[in-house]
Order: sequence, then C-alpha cells, then structure tokens
Amino acid sequence: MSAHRIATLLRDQPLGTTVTVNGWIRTRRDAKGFSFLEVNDGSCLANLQVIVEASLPNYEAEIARLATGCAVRVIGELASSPAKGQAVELKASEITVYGWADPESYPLQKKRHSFEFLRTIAHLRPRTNSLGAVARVRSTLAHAVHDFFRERGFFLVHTPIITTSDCEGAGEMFTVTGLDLDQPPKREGRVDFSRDFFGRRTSLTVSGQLEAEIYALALGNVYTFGPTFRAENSNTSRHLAEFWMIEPEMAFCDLADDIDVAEALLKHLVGCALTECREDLGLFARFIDQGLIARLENVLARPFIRLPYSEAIEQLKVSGHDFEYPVAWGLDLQSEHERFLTETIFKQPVVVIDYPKAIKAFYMRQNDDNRTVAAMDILFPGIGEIVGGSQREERYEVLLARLTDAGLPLADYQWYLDLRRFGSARHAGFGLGFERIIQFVTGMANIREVVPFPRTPGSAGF
RNA sequence: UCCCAGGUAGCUCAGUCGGUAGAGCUGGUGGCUGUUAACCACCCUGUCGGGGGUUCGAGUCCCUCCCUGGGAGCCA
Repeated sequence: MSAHRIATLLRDQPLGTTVTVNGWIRTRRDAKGFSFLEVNDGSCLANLQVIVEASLPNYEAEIARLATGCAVRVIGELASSPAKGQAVELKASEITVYGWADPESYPLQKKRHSFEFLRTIAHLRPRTNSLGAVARVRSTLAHAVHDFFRERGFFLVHTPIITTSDCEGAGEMFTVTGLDLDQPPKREGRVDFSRDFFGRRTSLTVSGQLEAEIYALALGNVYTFGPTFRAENSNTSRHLAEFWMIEPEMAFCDLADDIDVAEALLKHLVGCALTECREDLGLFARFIDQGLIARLENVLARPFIRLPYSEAIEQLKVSGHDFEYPVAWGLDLQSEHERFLTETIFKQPVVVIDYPKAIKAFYMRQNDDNRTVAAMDILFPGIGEIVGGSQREERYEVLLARLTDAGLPLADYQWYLDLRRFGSARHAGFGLGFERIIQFVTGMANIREVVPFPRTPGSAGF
C-alpha cells in the first residue's frame, strides 16, 4: 500500500487529487455534523488537517472515539482550506483505524510536557513535535557529515568497537568480557583475562583515532563516524556514556589544514540545518531558544577566531574579570574561561591552539618551542568544547620519548610506533561530538534529548 | 565524583507553626461551535520517591539510599 507522505502533500499541494495518508492522530475536534482530525506521519513537523463528515459509516463507532495517539489510514481528496491556520486539508472518504490508543492511559497529552518526563517514556517521545524534530535534524545532519567528506574525497573507515587500545586521556573504558562474572578465572588473585574470549582484556572504544591514523597513512584522507563509549561518571547536560563521534584523519596535513577542515565541516552542518531543516528549526526558535537562528547565522558569518593558548591566557588576564579558577600559563582552561572567551570577549566560535604539552595527550605533535603541542580546541558559545584535535607526532624519536615520559607500555603501542618507522608523514585530525553539534543546532539544553536512547550513569533504559 | 535545589493526582505545581492533601491542565460526561493548545458546565484520580527514626500524631522534623535539575570536574 503506497501512501503519500504529509511533507510531500503540503509541499506540492496536489489539490483535487485523491490521496492516502498513514499516520497518528494528534487531536480531534468535533464540530456540528463533522470532525477535525490532526494527523501526523512523522515526515514533517506540520500535521495534516482532516475533515470527517458524520455521514461516514464508521463515524459514530470509530471516528468519534479517535484520540491522541491512534494510528489511522485516511483516504480522501486534498482541498484548499477555507479557514485560517492551514493552506490545505484532506476531505476524508474513508478512515481505517489501525491501532487504538486509550486516552485514559496514553501518556502523551495534547499539551506540552517537560523533557524530563518525556525521557521516562523514550518509546513514545519521538511522537512529540520537539523530539520528532530533533530526530529529523539528527538524520539530516548525519547524512550531511557523509556528504561533506565524500565531496572532498575522504574515505569512510569502520574502526572497531571492541578494542585493546586505550586512547590515552580519553577516559574510563567499559570492559567487554565473556567471562562468567560469578566465577571469573583468577591468577594471582586477579581476574585472568588471558582466558577471556579474546585472550586478553578488551574494552569498548573511546576513540577511533589511532586506527584512523593507520588508514590515513594508506588512503590519504579518511574519517570515522560511529559510536563511542566512555565509562566516566559524568553527570552533565553535555555528556553521554554512549555517543557518536566524527573523527577525520588526514595525511600530509598540518594543524592549520586541520582547523580549516573542522571549520568547514561545522559551517557545512550548520548551513545544512538552516536550509534543509527550516521548519523544525522554527519550532526550536519558537519554544526552546529565541535567539537560535541568529546564533546559527553568526557561526556562518565570518572566519572563526584562531587564538594561541598563550594569547588566550593574556586576554583572560587583562580582561580584569574575577574568575573562580586561576588563570596562568600551564594551567588548563576551565569552563568559565572558555565561556568568557566565546561569549564575552569574541562572541563567536574560537579556536584555541598550541596548548602546553604537559596538559595534552602523548600523540600530539610537539612544537619547536619545546613546551607546546600543535593541538586545537574549537569552543562554541553555550556549548563549550565541540571539537578537539591536533597534528599528530610523526617523528619516531619524539613520539617514543613522549610515550616513555607518559609511562605508557611501549609493547601496546608498537604498531603505532611502526607508523612512524615506515613511511611516516605529517598528519592531523580531530574529533567532533555528533550530539554536541545537534545540541548547538537545535538549541536543546540537555544532550539526553538529542540522542534517541540516552545512556548515562545509572540509566540505560529502552 | 563534589556543591546546591528538588521528588506531592496521568502532567505541571501549591501545601503556613507537625494535626493523614489542593489547584490548573489532561481524561470522562453533557452542551456549543469551520475548529485549530477550541470554548462552557459538571465529574473521576493520591503507597506525598524507597527504607529507617523522632512524635500521641509526619507531605512537613532527623538519618540513609535512589532519581531529576542547575553548577563543577572529566571530555566530544
């Protein structure tokens, strides 16, 4: 049964034609001798208004009992609407009820709910205007990510979910095991992972970066876009234990090139949302964040500020602002510092580069000053860090020294060092948290609303 | 994980000095109406987050655990 999608009908408005629509009832309003139904099929934010005359055979028995949430098929003629509020409406000639929804027990009401409550009914929340809009934006942007890289000749690499490598500094990892947790094999008092499924301890990936480097040094430009897992006990509006990350890795590329790509990607995604998701963004601009559209356009308006860490420290110092945490060269930037840079000083995205090497990961390329590394963080107003990246250390001896200084087991990184022994080349990459960009684009305050089924400490329902 | 604020009807919340609970909305019934978060009238709904304690008596005070929100840390 091929049905018409409401988004298409509202766009093309084929007046006078008979169409079939499958969807869910949002509300029913009764008038004298007929009823109004609002039907939504998920294809767009807008509902289709359906006019049902009381003369339909199942009017008394079924139509008059339709309530929010019922699944229906409507066949009828599309006509221009005589009243304000909608351009077209569907004059029903036949309505079939696929599935009832008892209004006494159906949790969704035809009024606004708190996002907190909707989270407890994650199986029903995509049927709301706002969560449905988020889902459409998320899908659109996921495709836009692939479009962006494909147009630029990047290859998509599927890096492993189960891994033995620990991308240092990326946080706590979830262990993956097939062992009987009630009776784990032990050796010298500790769990003996050599008898586990893979013969050694394995975890869920915290980053595909190291594996992406392998493919960048073979195919040139590559990217990964997949789930990422962090076992950090983070309880904030911008952290998930399971999230999706985009990680490009580019050979023969330095930090400046890296930032160029990241900036272009962010602008591509924001621009794409503005042009392809206008109706859904309109909902967010009305009910979530009045300044949303202006903030998105501000991102596209001019080049991002590129600011060396040392200058950022100076800017913060001379601002005269009284910060809770100290500002000094060598200390990491705190949230309040990042926010002050993007929201008060520059009022636009800021890329901080060349951080002290002591506060950054071992794989970041050491600069000639011997005290900073070619790292960059892109800070967005309201979101904070949205991208973190660096030029990678491609020099064998320097990398070896960094690994040794960090006290990391060299045996585990032999293959990583090998990349620097055989045909090494400068390369760079970054990580973009997919949910963070969706948060920015939709204005949603909590990251748990921009992923269908959020996994956070103490919560993995559905 | 730390600091702060919360958890009361299906939802959003009020509840005074400790005396076993209310409102609006939703829903139901009736009316009205080319309506559109419809409108008008009436009606239903409670393990006051879980456990323990103080007290003649606890939604209210104390302890503890769980969860949520805001901020912080960690990061994307």
